[in-house]
This record gives sequence, C-alpha cells and structure tokens, in this order.
Amino acid sequence: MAKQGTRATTIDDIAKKANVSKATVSKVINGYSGINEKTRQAVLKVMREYNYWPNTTARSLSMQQSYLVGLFMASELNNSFFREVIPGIEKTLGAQGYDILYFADKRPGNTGVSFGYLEKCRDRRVDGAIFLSYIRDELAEFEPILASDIPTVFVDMTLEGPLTSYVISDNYKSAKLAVEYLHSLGHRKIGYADGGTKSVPAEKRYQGLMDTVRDLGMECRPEWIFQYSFDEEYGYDVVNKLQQLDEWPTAVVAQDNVAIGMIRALREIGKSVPDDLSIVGFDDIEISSHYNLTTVRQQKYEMGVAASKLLMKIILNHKASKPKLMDTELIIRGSCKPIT
Amino acid sequence: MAKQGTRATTIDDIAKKANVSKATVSKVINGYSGINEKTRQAVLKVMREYNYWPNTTARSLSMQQSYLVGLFMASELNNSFFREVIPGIEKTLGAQGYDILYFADKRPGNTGVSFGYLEKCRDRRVDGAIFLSYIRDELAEFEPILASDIPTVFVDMTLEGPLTSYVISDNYKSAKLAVEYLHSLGHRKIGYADGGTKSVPAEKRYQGLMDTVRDLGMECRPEWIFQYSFDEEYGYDVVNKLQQLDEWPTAVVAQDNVAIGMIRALREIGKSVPDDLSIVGFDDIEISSHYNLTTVRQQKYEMGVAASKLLMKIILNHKASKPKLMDTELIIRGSCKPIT
DNA sequence: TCAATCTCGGAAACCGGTTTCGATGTCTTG
DNA sequence: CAAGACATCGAAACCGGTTTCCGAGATTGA
Repeated sequence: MAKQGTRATTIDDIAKKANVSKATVSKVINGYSGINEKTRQAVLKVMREYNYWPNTTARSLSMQQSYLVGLFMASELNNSFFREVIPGIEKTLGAQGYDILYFADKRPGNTGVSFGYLEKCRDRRVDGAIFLSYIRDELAEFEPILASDIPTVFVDMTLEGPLTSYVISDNYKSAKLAVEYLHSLGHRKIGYADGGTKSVPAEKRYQGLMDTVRDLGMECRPEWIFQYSFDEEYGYDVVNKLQQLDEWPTAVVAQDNVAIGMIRALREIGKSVPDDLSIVGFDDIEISSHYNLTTVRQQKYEMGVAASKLLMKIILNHKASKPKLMDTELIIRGSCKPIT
Repeated sequence: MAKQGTRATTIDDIAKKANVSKATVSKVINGYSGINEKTRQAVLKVMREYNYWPNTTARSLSMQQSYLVGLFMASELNNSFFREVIPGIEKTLGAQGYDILYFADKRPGNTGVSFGYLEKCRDRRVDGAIFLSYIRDELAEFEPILASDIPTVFVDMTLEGPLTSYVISDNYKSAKLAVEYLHSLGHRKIGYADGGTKSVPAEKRYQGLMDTVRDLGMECRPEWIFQYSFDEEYGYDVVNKLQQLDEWPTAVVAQDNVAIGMIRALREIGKSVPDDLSIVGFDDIEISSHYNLTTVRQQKYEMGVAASKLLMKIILNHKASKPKLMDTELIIRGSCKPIT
C-alpha cells in the first residue's frame, strides 16, 4: 500500500501530538467535563491543525448509534407524494446532524434473500427508521421491527397496535371537505375513484365520503364507486366504465392521479371538465395545478417535518410518541362547476 | 439495560454455537477458501438458525470500506431530472450491496459550518460519491474531493481537469436534433430559451443550436435568444419579452420546464402551440407528455445506471474511468406544426 | 500537619468484525 | 516408515473510536 500519506488522521495521532491519551482526546471531542481547560484547548488546537474529524464508523460501532436514519418507501422515488415529503424529512433531520439512508425498495442482499427492514436497520445501526406509504398487504413485514427497540415512525399509513407512531393526514376530513364543496355547488350525485381499501388513507376517505354523502342527503350509487388503484391508467379505466352507464354522477371525487387520468380520458372522448363532469381531487400533487384541478391538499412537506420531529422524540425517550394527524385544505381551481 | 434479549447475535455467538472460532465464521461469511465443506455447512446452518447477519458497521471499520455511496445533488429532490436518475442509481448500486447516503443539499454540521463534500465523505467513510447537476459556480468546492482518493462520478455536469469521470447526455446533439427536425418541418426562424451558460449542458445545447442553425442556413436573431433559467416562471418571462418584438420566430427550442411555462403563458394570452408557435423541448421530463410537448429525451434512468457502473469500476481500479456520453432521442408529440 | 475530598488524566476493556500467520493433523511420496 | 506437502483451523492483532474505573496530585478543612 503506497498511499500512506493519504491515510486519515486518527484519534491516536492526535493523542500522540497533543501528548495525552486517546481517552482524553475522546472526552474533548464529546465535550465531556473533567478535562482541564488548558489541555482541552491544546487538544483542540492539534485537532484543528491536523484537520481531524473522528471516524463515524468507529464511533457508531462503540456507541451503538450511528446518527443515521433509514428512510424506506413502498415504491420508487418517482412518486409524487414522496418527492414532497422527503425534503421535509431531509431538512429536519439534517439540521440535527442525522444523515439519511435511502431505501426505495426491498433489495436482495448478498445471499439473494430479501432484507427484512429490521435486518437492514440493525445492519447499519440506524438510530431510527421512517416508513412511507406502505399498504396493508405489507404490514406483516413490520412486526419484527416493531417488536424491536428501533424507533420507528410511519407516514401516510397506520398500523394497528398500541405502540406505533405515525403521521397521517386527516383523510376523513379531506373527503368531507370535497363532498361539502360539491354540495355547496349544487351537486347531488357523487362518484368516487381512489385506491383500494388496502390503503389506510383511501379507506378513511371512503368512509368520509360515504358519511358526508349520507349526512347531506346526496346520492352515491354503487356503480359510481371505483376503488382499485392510484395511477393515471386507472382514471382511463374509470371513464371507460362510466361510459357504459345510463346515468353519470355530476361530480366525481378522486385521488389526483386518477383524476388527471380521467380528465385526459374525457378530453379524448370529447368531453370536458368541468362542463360535462366536475372533479375534486385528493393530495394536490405537483401536476394537479397543470390540470387546473380543484383538490384537497395534503401538507406533504410538513408531514416530513412532523415525522422527523416525532422520530427524534422517540429516539430520546425510547418510547412511542403520540400519532400526529395533519390538517388538509381545499384548493379551489377550475375543475368544478355549479349545477344550475 | 433490560432488553438484553433483543441484542443482535454477533459473530462470537455463531462461533460458539458452531464450535469454531470467529475467524472461521468470518471466512465462511466471506466465502474464502481453506474451509472444509463440512464445517462450512455447519456454520451456515447455525447462521441461518440464528438469523445472523454480520454487522456492517464493524465490517466497515475493519475492512476500511463501507459499502456506502454518497449521493449529492445541487438542489432539492423536487427536481424532475433527479427523480428519474436516482432510481437508476439506487437499483444498480443496491444490486451490488451498496446503500445510498442521501444529501439533497449542503447542510450545516454540528459546528454550524457547512460541510465540505470531502469531509462528509470521509466522515461516513463512503466508498464513492456521485454528484448530480451542479453548475459552474460551485465547481471550486469540488477541488478537495477531486484531490482526494475518493472515487467520484459526476452526472449531468463536467469539470475541467484530466481525472474526472462523468456521465452526461450528448447535449450538442440534442440541440442539433431539435433544430434539424424544425428545419424538416419548414421552419427557418428559430428561437431559444434555456438555462444560462453556467450550466454545462445548457452551454452545449446553445453551441449545438447555433452551429446547426448556421449550417442549415436558418435564422436565429439575438433577440430570440433567452438564456437564464430552467423553470416555468422563466417561460412566462420569455413570452412576455417575445410580445414586445415586432417579429417572432416560428419555432422555439427550450428546456422542458421553460417550454411548459411558455405553453401556459401563450394559452393565457390566447395563443396556441403549435398553431401560433412551434416548440421543441429538452429533457422529456415527466409532465412533458401532459403538455403534448415534442422534446429531445435524455435517458435519465440509464444515466443513473451508467454513473453507478462507472463508480463501481473506479472503486475497483482506483483510477478515473472514461467519461460516458449518453445518446439522446427526439420524441415527437404535438407541439410542432409544419410551415406551409 | 494530616486526612479527606476533588480534579484531572490514563490504562484497559470493549464494540463486532477481518486478516495474518503459525499449529496441527492428514496425505503423499520415496 | 520418515519426511515433506497440503488442508484446515484458531489465537491474536487490528480497525478507530468510547467508557469505566482507578490512581496521582492538588486542594480543602480541622
């Protein structure tokens, strides 16, 4: 090995140069008391002089903590929800000195076997983990990590059980807001298109929708209800199915991606939103404004911030913290028309 | 400390249970030769039985490598380019057992001072680093890490100097494709709106555009050239400035975000793309298809893959590898009209 | 002045792995 | 049957930090 010169300076080097033991240097690094101010300054001076920075790997090993947080998400980055939540997480945790380990999906390990979340977390000695938007199907996989002592926060999902911490939007209210708005415009026949009930948020929205429709004396026929998926394609499917019906609802409440798919599909068959159908979306994803879609916004960035704060609290207290319900807000654009 | 039971199993535990030394277990883990098949199987059995996974932190410390790659990007995640590049990186590096440390921007460290990239990399002992889309202004900050022995790959940017490895699209060709296409439609008066020359890709595109315009005998007046920024707002600005001109170009070549801003701005003043103006974009970002924008696509996912492969090669060889120029491709949609 | 206390710093164990090198036992070969 | 070659395994050092605990000096109080 030639490149001896580039070897990073270690705590031993500093100790030697400063004529103290590495224990002393360590105490200076960590700001412990019991070190004479004079020697502290001397050590600090040598550290600066050699541009010394302690090896985080070694430190993680002995301290059993890493200042690392695992960020797991159900699908890939290329999801409009994640894009906005993650910056909130990154900013907040970063400000506290945490770095983020980024896992967009379950990957095979060296053995070819998929990592469990717990293994991955233990493996890297993360101080905590944040999970984004997993659905019910996958819940069983969280049992090991929940049974462990690794601080964990869920975002946009909930798990049954007393000890989970999560951040989630008030999806019930979102649906209520959407329906009430449509009601105020005179709509009485409401359709619904959203993800299936495997998704906790979609399920809550469904409940909110049905309850509000009932309370306001509106109509929502079973054939106007579409619960399957969150993507644009599904919006096309929904429009296809609608076409086979004798009577349409006058308005549809749909997750934004689905709503946009519907708008496109309707355009292609010569129908217009809002003239032929009013639509209210859920989420307010980035492209929604491009479609002039009226939608109920989730505070995505703020959810990232809230999740991070929650996680840090758990890391400190070592017990699950209160879940946080985020408020939602109706963003009125141009995809709804009053019924005259 | 109560929770003794949850302590992860260590290599010592396995060694004890299998009646061998930890050296032997280590050799089995790493697949070294010199271990009898029978004992190997015995050790593997115990490992499986205890669901053992070696501690990466400890391993990093002694092997002097971390299986960690730092991913740095100039702005926030919420950038359409990153969204597509990152999955390519994640998949490729993940398949090789690397995890990704995610840095969306420069954050203050414990001391309140901004981390340099080199410090951050040394700190976490990353095996390599990937930088996305930084501009000329920031280049000086890369000197320390380039002078170090940390393998580094740049994406969508280049640095002067003989030893840098990078992956970048053939932006010159992109502009050429765009202009040639417009020429084939009969256009002779071409406008241009893109980022400023601080961005290497934008600069190359400008060159490609000007060269091709000249070679084909087309016209591109100075007042039709807008070089400032990559966002939608700027598209509005461009349209504003165009309105003050006596004569417009018949077609504009613009980065996708700018192009979309222009399309929206034109709509708002009652003009249509492509009827009143043809537009060809650069990049093919996600929403481009929503605007039916004809554009020159960058292979973003593939760039992520290429960058990862390049990086792994450098990690192995410990010397800079050949830069990789990615091909681009014209995606014809509906934002251009023939000139009759 | 002497004991008790306090301050400060260091030796050594530890975190959980990897790697070197020597010891032991087995197998060939002459 | 003795000697050399080979296969297999383990003891111990090492990676670069943290932390416990103890001892030496300095300080204080009676």
